[in-house]
Amino acid sequence: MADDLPPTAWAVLGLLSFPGERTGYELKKWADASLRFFYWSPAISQIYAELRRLESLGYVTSLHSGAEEPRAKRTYAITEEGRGALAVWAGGGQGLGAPVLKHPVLLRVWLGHLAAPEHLRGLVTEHVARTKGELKEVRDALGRADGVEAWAHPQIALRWSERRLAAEVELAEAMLDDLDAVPGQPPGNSPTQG
Amino acid sequence: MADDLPPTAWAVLGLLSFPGERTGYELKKWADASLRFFYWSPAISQIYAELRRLESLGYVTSLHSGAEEPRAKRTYAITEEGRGALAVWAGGGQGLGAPVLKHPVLLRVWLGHLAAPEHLRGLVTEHVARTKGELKEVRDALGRADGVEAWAHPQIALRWSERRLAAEVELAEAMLDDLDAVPGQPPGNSPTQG
DNA sequence: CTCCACATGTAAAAGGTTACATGATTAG
DNA sequence: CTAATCATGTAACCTTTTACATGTGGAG
Repeated sequence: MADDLPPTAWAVLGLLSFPGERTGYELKKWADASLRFFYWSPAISQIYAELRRLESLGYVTSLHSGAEEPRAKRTYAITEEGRGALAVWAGGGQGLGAPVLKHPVLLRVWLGHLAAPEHLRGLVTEHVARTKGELKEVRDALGRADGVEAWAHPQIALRWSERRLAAEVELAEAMLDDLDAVPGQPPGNSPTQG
Repeated sequence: MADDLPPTAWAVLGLLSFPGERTGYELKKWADASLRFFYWSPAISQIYAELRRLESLGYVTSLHSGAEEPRAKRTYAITEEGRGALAVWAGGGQGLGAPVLKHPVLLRVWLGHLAAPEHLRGLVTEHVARTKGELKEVRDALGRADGVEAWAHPQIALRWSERRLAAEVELAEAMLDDLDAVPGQPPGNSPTQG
């Protein structure tokens, strides 16, 4: 049992562990709509590559709708072996690494001594707006998953993501206050609310 | 002006934009102690590689303490050109991508239908403990940066990280409750507090 | 008729990690 | 004396992205 696949492979296999069969293209959309909020969405070309690898391991099977269907596509399904391997992987995982966060906005704030204060505020404000948009996306996804028994756990992950994004907004707003309190800086365009 | 360096290169250059000169080895420790909380710490071998690239671009200079010092080491300093390029990079950044989060624990929770409920609880509990440890590390780093005027912005990034980790603990605890509420599951080993 | 979504894949390049190799200094 | 820390680097390998190439079907 090849147990040392990269997390991405398990994520793709995981996508197929829920009821139904899907194409690589569909998998990418699923990943964009939910996986990405807590574990990033691979490029479509990588999804195809992972699917081929998983198939070569016997963890998935594919069916090519060749002559029958007008539009040719390859539909993937998880095998029993794949489900077993995935369960073994899911059952392990003690001593997991810490979550990795790559936050471009924080990277710039960290280097704030090199930028104009208003510019920094602008980046953070933009980030807040974007995050609120993502919050809406998560809520939509949550709405779609609601009530479906097989999706109890994805739903928990989504609920976590929802709270996480709400926290991200609060974090950014608190940072805005910290930014305003940096000494040696003109009062700037931010009204000292109160 | 080669403006299309990967964020990692800017992060390493950024490390050198604070007062003082340092070796690649020291840079790695700095990254482990602060950068990693909001933007991951590159492998030491990659730091050396980035330093060589930055030097070839004229963004940093190095001094090899050859025959003089007993222990040979190469000390890096940012150049004016490097500082300029970094400032340009820091001054841009509108339309930044969303932060990328890779959360191994969430990935397993998402696949919770394949694992034993107690196992899931164990992973999350372990994650809470680890996060609390990181919280302590951030507070230590914050203590070291405290009062140093040149570090106002790194301090803001650290403060953000502190709040973020505190939020992470709360998020995980809320998820534990969600996990207990999954239907079709034995009451388990978690006492229904109340 | 044109644009967008569907659908799949290849190839090159970049990014990044791990393992390996080496050696001095310091703390216990 | 021994282990850990300091210190640097190479090479192989894997992961992942980007750009490219191709073609169908439906909506406006």
